[in-house]
Amino acid sequence: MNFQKRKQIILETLKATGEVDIKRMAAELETSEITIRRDLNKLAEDGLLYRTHGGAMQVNLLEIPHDFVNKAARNTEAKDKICRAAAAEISDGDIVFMDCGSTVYRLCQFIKSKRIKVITNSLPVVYELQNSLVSLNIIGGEFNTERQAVHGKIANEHIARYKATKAFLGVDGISRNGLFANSELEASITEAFAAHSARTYLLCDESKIGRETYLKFAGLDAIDTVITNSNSEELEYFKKIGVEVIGV
Amino acid sequence: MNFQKRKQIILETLKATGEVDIKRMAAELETSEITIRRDLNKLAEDGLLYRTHGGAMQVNLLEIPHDFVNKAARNTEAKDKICRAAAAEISDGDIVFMDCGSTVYRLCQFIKSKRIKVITNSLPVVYELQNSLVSLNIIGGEFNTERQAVHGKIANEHIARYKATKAFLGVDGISRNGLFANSELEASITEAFAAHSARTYLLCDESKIGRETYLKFAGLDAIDTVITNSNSEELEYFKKIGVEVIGV
DNA sequence: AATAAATTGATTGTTTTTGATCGATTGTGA
DNA sequence: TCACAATCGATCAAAAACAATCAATTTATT
Repeated sequence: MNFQKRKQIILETLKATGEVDIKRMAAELETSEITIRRDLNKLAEDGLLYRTHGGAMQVNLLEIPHDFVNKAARNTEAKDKICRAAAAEISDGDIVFMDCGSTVYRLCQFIKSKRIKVITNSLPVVYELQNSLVSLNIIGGEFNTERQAVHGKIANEHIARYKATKAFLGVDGISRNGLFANSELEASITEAFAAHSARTYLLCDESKIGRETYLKFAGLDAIDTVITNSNSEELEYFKKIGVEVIGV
Repeated sequence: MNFQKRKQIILETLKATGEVDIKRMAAELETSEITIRRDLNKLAEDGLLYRTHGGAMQVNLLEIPHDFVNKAARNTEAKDKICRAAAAEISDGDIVFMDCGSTVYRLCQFIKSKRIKVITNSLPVVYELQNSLVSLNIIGGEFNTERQAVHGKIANEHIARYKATKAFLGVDGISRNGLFANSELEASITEAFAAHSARTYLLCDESKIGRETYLKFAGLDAIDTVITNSNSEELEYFKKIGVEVIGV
């Protein structure tokens, strides 16, 4: 067993499991730990993996900042239920808009094996889907670090070039009076997504229902379906005016 | 048993098992180890196999998809020198195009404290610069995982909307006959960058100078400056026809 | 047949790879 | 915070593989 052969196996293991343990690898390859250690160091020098104590990890070029992950990790149970229901709406061949909300982000994990095109302004979405069957299209324009997303005039124009079958969007608030956002940039891009999609789904956990915040940017007619874990009476009104409501 | 016959058997074994062991092969062919060693060296020179200690392996088994990580980690010392020189050309207020080459990527670390706008189709560049003073603009379009970058018609059109003061580009080869690329997508986006920038810099390590590969997509007049660690005599010709050459 | 050229194998010393030891460093849990 | 254990890097030694050289053999050429 030479270095090249070991290198091959190590990188395969890394790709499959995301990490490598020196002890285990030494046993598996029937060699000493120090040999594996040396191998890992060499591979780390070439930037092929990231060395840890006792092993190695995959390198990730696109790391998502902690605060985004944290926000996305809040209220995960409700969000995951919502996203599972949303994923059920997506079938192979769909062209899907996904915006930069934290709920929409969690939808990624449920659609990796679908043969669809995703058009998004969110870098975390790109990151999550980059090694999946999904083909990706990034919306261009000015990048906002805090939101980890692209916004602005050029981005809106980019969206207008495409026509999606479905759009999955988040908002900061929704009430019988319409859709609300915390910034003009997000409002206008959400509007653009909705305008260029055959069907528009709003993913919102209970905290968003009935909430009116900062800027009202669209009426309820901009959306076709609300997917939510809430059972607020506001939802009855939505149904009455023709908005589909999927409860989870 | 002559060389031709052995060569045939060696290559067959290689194809069947993916690797060849000198000891075993010597025994099997009833010849000495040094003969096999010599055979393998010859075959390796012709690129038919990859030589290891004690044997050989199939080339394509070791060829890990040209991914970005791999390229970026290669020849870093030369690249860093080139990039330091390139960074010296950038001043506050510049609007800078950066393409998705691995050399250009390494420029990031040297420009984090500059107050400039960077427009790029490379996600690793975005990641590197996202927590810096640099303001970022992402070029939109279809995302290619292997290159970690955006390419295509929409991307080219996006570039055409902007006008940069400087463009920092990589190529797969440059000779007195012009610029060469390994794919049409990269060629056309490089062309677009050059066309919409007041000044175009080519960052290339010595391996690229004099190399003519696959597709010629532009003449030398497309670029203003070459920054390189090479001292090839080809550079003299570049100077003669008015291309600035910065050696490092 | 005589000569030249290429191939092969043996010998030599050198380089590479590997594994063991030991003190230093790092991480973990009380 | 301390101490224990795991992991680490440096150094050394042994084994394997190596390149270089030269002689023997085969093959090709005149």
